Amino acid sequence: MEDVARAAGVSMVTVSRALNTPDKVASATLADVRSAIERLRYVHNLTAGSLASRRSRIVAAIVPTIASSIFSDTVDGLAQALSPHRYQLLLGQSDYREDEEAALIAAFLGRGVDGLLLIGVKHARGVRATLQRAGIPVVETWDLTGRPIDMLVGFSNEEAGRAAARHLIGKGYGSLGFIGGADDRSASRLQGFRAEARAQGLDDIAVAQVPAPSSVPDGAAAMGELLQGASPPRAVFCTNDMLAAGARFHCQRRGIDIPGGIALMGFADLPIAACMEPALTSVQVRAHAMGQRAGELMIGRLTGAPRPERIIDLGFAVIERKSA
Amino acid sequence: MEDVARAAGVSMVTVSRALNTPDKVASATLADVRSAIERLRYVHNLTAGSLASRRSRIVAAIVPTIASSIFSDTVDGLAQALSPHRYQLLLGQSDYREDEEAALIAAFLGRGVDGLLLIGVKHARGVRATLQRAGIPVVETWDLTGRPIDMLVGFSNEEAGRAAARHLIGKGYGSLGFIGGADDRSASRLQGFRAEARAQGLDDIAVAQVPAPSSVPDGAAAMGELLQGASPPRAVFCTNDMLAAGARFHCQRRGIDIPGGIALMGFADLPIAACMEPALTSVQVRAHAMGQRAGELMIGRLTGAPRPERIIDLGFAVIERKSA
DNA sequence: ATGAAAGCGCTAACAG
DNA sequence: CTGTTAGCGCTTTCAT
Repeated sequence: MEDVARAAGVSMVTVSRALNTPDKVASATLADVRSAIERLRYVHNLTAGSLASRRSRIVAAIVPTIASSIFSDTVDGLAQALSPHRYQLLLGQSDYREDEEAALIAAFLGRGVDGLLLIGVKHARGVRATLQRAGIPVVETWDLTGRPIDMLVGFSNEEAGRAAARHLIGKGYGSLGFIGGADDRSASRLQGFRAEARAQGLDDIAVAQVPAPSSVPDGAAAMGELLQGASPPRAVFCTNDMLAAGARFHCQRRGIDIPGGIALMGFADLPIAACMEPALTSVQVRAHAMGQRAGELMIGRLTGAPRPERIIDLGFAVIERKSA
Repeated sequence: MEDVARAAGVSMVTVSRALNTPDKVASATLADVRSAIERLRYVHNLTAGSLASRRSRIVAAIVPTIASSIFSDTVDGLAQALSPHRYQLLLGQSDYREDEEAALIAAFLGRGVDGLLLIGVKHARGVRATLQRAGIPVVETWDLTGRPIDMLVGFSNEEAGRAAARHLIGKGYGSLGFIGGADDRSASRLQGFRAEARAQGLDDIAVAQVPAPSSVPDGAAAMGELLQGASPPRAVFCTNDMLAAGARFHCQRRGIDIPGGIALMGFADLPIAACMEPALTSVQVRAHAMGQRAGELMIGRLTGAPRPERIIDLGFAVIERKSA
């Protein structure tokens, strides 16, 4: 930077300003500096900048799994909200483990990340205090709680489960099944699903567990399991659309009509849902918007915007199609 | 860190060593330092460390799209290879645009990333020189070239396209269609597909373009397009399995049997392929392994391992199933 | 609009 | 195995 300053006939501070706050530099000076930068192929060292300014311009996101399409939409939304503000994205994968998440949080705080997006509202003990002490904007997503660490953009998984049960029962299906993972949010959906079924007089829910992260073949296997049970359910709620696709293929192989033989309902409303044959009834959640709003909340906080909301419930919607 | 040092009765360097190279510290000292760290809730500032050591312990990956399952497996593999070495992952999205990719590269270099993973081998002009000047390990993936920027872990898209055509023609399908995106690698597959078809006397390939990033519904729409053509193809190669799933659903809606009416072939061999009904013939590529090997190459270079290979061709395999 | 001085918090190199 | 010294490259005040 000193070389650039010399070449442009200004001081280092001016070069710094040309880089960070160009509007505070006279346009002639700015042009000189830029040409010097280009000529010398100067690379602005953001690490040194971060150290001096105590702002890293990095936001971190920790997801249970990178490879699942479920969360990548949220990360995508976050990246989109961030990039116009020249923030970059540090990504971590917790493998659905709270201790891994906590370790990543510690590492990211050491990096001085300016903000953090988390999936879910359940974390290792100590995490809440650590993050509050850190004082950076934290946004939890993909679930709801009255007591977020800091901010939250999500929806109620339990209510979504209830709504699914309500829909299926409303359609007249008299016995219900559930295919879902072991993670926290799936568990909440199951809880709501079960509660609503019970409230409407259906006590026995057939449940097939799948591993997390889950995939299409897991859905097929789980459906096979449910069909082998003593009394196969008349309608099955899958905790994500990929599982539902697997279940659907399994039924097709077994010659079971959907929804005639078994009704099927998915979750997340991925692009495949509307496209399946028969089209899949699903619970739409706003994965991309969650990331985007989370990013906006962080930016708002970082730029000192006045009192942003703390909790945003983006809700969900049952999208009825042919399959249930 | 000074506080920690004082509390532990040692100097700052020793604290630094306890953090970075614990085996070079006496175990009693180590215990003292660790307890002081815990007691004071000290957070190790990695930004300052990066500045002083000129190693960021950050590796960056730039993908065309975060939300697509195609590349997230590769990113996953990379993250897995990196995490035991305490490297973190900075992720950027180029939106399939070379200029965006170049901008991200510049920003990441400013961050002092220790390594870089790129998708594809075609980049904006200047990128090659910039990266070579930077001197960090760079791994290109998902394609092949004799002249990588630095290192490469991939496979030949053109040969994969050829192999797909060879398979379909070998199965006796006398007219071919192609559903694929506009990105560089899809274009290579189309080129190979077309070249092989031509070599075997099939001149007219029906091509339906889909946008990038593509999704299941795009596959359905593209299949609709092909079916409306003057002479619909007897077999269709889709440049990824999600497109093939969409195409398959479209056929189902139209009452077209697969492979009886139209044969279908996918690409990538995602979990859905084996699970579809009928099971989808696909070209298997090693998405996860590409990321993992890329990470290993970088780590190898960064730890001064002796002469790692520069080009790794992971190949591909036609997986024959029912659909073609 | 521009500059001078004073660090940001840590680690490399060397010495012991 | 541990400590001393000297920066890493930038941005913040506070002046002018």
